[in-house]
Amino acid sequence: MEELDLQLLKRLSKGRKKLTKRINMKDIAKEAHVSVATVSYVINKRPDQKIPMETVERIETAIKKLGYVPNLAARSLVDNKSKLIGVVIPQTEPGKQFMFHNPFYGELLSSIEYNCRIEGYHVLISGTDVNESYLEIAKKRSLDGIIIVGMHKQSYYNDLIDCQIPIVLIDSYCKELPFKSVSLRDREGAKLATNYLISKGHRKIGLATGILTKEGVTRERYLGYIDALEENNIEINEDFIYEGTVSNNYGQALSTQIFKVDERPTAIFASADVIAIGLINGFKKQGMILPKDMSIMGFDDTWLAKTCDPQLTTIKQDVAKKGEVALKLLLSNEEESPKNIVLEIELIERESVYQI
Amino acid sequence: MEELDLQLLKRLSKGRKKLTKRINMKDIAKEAHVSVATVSYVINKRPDQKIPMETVERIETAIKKLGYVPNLAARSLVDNKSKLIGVVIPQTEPGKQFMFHNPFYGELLSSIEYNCRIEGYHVLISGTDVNESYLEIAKKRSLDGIIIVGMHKQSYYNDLIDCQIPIVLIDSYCKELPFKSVSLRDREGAKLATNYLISKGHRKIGLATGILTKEGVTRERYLGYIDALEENNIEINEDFIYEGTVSNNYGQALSTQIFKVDERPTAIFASADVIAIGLINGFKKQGMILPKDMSIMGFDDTWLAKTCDPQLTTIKQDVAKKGEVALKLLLSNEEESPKNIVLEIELIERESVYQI
DNA sequence: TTGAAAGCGCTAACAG
DNA sequence: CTGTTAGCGCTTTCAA
Repeated sequence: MEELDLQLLKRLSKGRKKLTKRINMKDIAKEAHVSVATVSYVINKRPDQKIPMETVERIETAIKKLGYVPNLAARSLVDNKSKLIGVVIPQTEPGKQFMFHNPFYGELLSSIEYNCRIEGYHVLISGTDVNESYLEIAKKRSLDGIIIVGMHKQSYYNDLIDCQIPIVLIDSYCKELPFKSVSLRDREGAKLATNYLISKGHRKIGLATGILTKEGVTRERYLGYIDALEENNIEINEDFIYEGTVSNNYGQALSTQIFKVDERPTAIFASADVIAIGLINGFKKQGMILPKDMSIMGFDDTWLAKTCDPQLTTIKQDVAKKGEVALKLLLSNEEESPKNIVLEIELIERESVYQI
Repeated sequence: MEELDLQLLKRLSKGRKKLTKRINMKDIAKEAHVSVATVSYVINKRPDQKIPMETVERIETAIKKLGYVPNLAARSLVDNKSKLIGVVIPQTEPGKQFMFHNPFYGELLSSIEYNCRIEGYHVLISGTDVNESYLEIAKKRSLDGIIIVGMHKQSYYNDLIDCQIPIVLIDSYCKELPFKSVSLRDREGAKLATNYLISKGHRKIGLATGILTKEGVTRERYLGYIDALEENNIEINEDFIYEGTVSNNYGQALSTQIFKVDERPTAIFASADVIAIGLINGFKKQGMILPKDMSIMGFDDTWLAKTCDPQLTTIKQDVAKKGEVALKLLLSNEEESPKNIVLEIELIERESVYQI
């Protein structure tokens, strides 16, 4: 009693806002006439503690009655876990906004969040700040795991390398990095696409791609494109390789640029649907008839692919699965799980490729 | 010393994983030969505590040397703040994935995250689980604020109503709810769009919209559409009001449906760009020539609007600003800030409307 | 100017 | 089966 009064007094003296006191385990314990330990046991459903039904019910009633919700910060302080998964999404530039122009990221994030929720985790999304390493965020928040999407500067990973937090990379091909990863048969996908164009009679095949960073997906797709050409003894024409940003804008801009030159490809494989869409609309704006005047292929099979006319023939990846697998990998035991998982791709035939 | 040994022993006995001990304030204090209180003062740059430069430097050196990062969970336990903002994004259905098919949400989320980061907050995104009220998440995580995007079931808000956490609603018109909100001149925007179509000679104007929930944006836009027709003495034709989902798919499906009937509008105002895009591509697939055979307008001016052919004439909203303002409102003092902020819209004229 | 110590809410070892 | 209690890392009085 003595103690209670003291506490109450303190709260009151702290100002009005503290009046709505947070219900804690102690309150539940008092209400249910048990100790905090017992409450804790019940809440965490510890199988090793044999608590009689009667007590459990009393406690559960008290919890419901008082509207008690455990404080994760306190729990985190004890076991150093947070039930928080950090997700890093590429940005237009460090310190700026996300690259959500590509629907791929939204879908992926959605899948990660969904699967986290099922597993009882929450998702912390944060872009990369200019003056803060992600390690700092990870430590501050005691993140239980990190999923990093896309490629980042080498320095970005450095800090993270010998921190104890499980990390899974999505769409990164940096073999040196000691992280688990989830990726795609990107190279095969690109090869598949290019071969498809070749099978349709095309010989002058362009590649429209994002910046070819050393270990990114774009490079893999580039390599697949090269593979296909080489295997078919088609000479690689550097002029047909267009490197820009992964955006609709770039596709549009590129189309006008290509339209101007005399010697142009008859087909273009874009390493992302967004680029492909830009290309299609751009070419049409120049008055070209698609796919007759220009065949286009994409990669990803986001919902955009069905959005254009002609509908896009593209390489499909299972984005939802990518997120799901990444989380599984993240939460699985070091030992038992493979280091890298590579997902399959599939060619989706629609209308954007013309048979020569 | 005694104490130290004891601690160390404990750590060791707890197994290998604890070997990489977390550096805490105590360690810094020891390293810098000061007390933990002093370290705390320095870290928090408390102006009321006069700490000599020399001490400050010693502490800062120690922090750098040991790579110390404060533990937010511990801090949170003390002051009951988390530096965490919860963001609720609409889902396809409760317990499922986000509605990221509409680029609007991605852009909005991106803006919120960006502004949070600038203000020193992190973003917790979570969908609405079926068996958990958001209040539970909010309490568990001691969220400092919540931004709720879109409309949700009334019951969803109920729990939240008398919790102390600041809440800002984006795109909700529920006046009864005691929350601050950020919205748009949606009704005026829709009216503007419809009037524009009228000014181009259209009289048979359709409306393609998402479900008309009682207090959602879609309803406002519907009302604006009605306003314009009424003011121009154009009879409202219920057959021209198409209610479906806010998606490209719905637009496509709708187009074939409209194509089949004899009596059809000459122009359609879609209450979201995504729908409009679906419509455009759908109609073209039927062989219609746009905009001659059918004029289309959208709403939002997402990047999709420039993606189609003809490019979409639409109502533009400033999504980045919406996120920014929502956060400002959330973090501002109860008293000093207005309850609702309504942002302006603007008509962007492109190519999708035909002058009759 | 600095330090000791209480306490935030929870877990778990240990004692009963 | 249940209770006592020592921390987890930090902030903040209060005292020196």
